[in-house]
Amino acid sequence: MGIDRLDGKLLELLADEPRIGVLEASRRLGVARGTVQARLERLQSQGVIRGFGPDVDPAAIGYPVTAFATLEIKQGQGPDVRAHLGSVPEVLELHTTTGHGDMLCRLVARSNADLQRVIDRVVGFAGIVRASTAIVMENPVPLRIVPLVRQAAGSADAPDVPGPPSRHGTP
Amino acid sequence: MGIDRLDGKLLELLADEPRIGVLEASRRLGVARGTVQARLERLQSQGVIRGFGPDVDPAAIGYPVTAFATLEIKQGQGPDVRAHLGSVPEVLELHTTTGHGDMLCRLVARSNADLQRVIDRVVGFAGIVRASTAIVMENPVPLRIVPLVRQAAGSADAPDVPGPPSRHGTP
DNA sequence: GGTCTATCTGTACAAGGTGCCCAGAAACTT
DNA sequence: AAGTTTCTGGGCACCTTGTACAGATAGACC
Repeated sequence: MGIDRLDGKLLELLADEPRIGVLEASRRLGVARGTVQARLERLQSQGVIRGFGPDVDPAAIGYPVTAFATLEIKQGQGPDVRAHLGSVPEVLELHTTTGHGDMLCRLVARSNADLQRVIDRVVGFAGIVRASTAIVMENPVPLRIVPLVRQAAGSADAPDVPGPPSRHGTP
Repeated sequence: MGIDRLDGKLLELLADEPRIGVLEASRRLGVARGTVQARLERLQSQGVIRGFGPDVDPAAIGYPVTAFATLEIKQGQGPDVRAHLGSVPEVLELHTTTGHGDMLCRLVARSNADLQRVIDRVVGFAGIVRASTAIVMENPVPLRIVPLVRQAAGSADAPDVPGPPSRHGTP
């Protein structure tokens, strides 16, 4: 388990230019195409890369308002609340947590006024005792993974890039 | 602005099977290849599709613990705090918000013990007055966009799919 | 030191996809 | 009714992918 430096560079490269193919990636990394192909397959089968889904901006499809809601729920209502929230399209993500609340969810809405409607729909459910909402104003650090990948690849089992560009079948 | 039904279906298709190409997508959607190509370009230039970055699972690279931290910061320290948090790889995302706290960030760590180290690093900064952390236990609804896309495409300006499979150059 | 195993390299080939172009038809707007 | 936008279907040159193989290399083991 874990990723080495080549894996890290490959992930960085894909994060920077997701549309490049295996061949182009191998050229950039200075390794053989087969190597990149094998690494990619391994990363996907290990679950490191979950997929290459399109990164859709909610703001661009009419939902410019984002908010986080902390929910407190009635004992034993967990499963019901989850199902309820799962059925609301504006709930982009839901976590159960320790701490003051019991759940934390990310919401989007068409406007501040519309956010009221979304919140009403979210909390308008028997199992939910209380909710407190924080509206997002700015997003100084958008969801990112590269710095973490770099840290993960640079430490631990990172036996360095496979082969320091040595040449093989050379006379 | 906005997306129509074909855009919606295209986004759904890409979310389901991100590795399919333009040609295959056009076959699935029953439209011409050029149409899919044009739609994709438009969606990207409009910012609806930000990219196709690899979806990396932090847990799979050694960071199985996720937490959300609400931060309260000293007046006027905003920019400094942002820069500080931006330099911490374990900070995956940062928002400034209304409400009780001033900022909300998503953290990951190698373990619960390691989370303490991360939090110390995050809050060990002059501008931060107080922090409260919620550790994520479960993630019943992982970050998703399809339901929202479906809603956005199904309403408003959705003049229906371009052409009800009519045939053209047919005798 | 010698051997084994896992991995990488370089190469080849067939199959198929991509980017780009075009003229004509269809649908929506004015 | 005319004009504009968009979709269709076709073609072409070029490139990438998937797959396979033998030989080279590095690290682990005996």
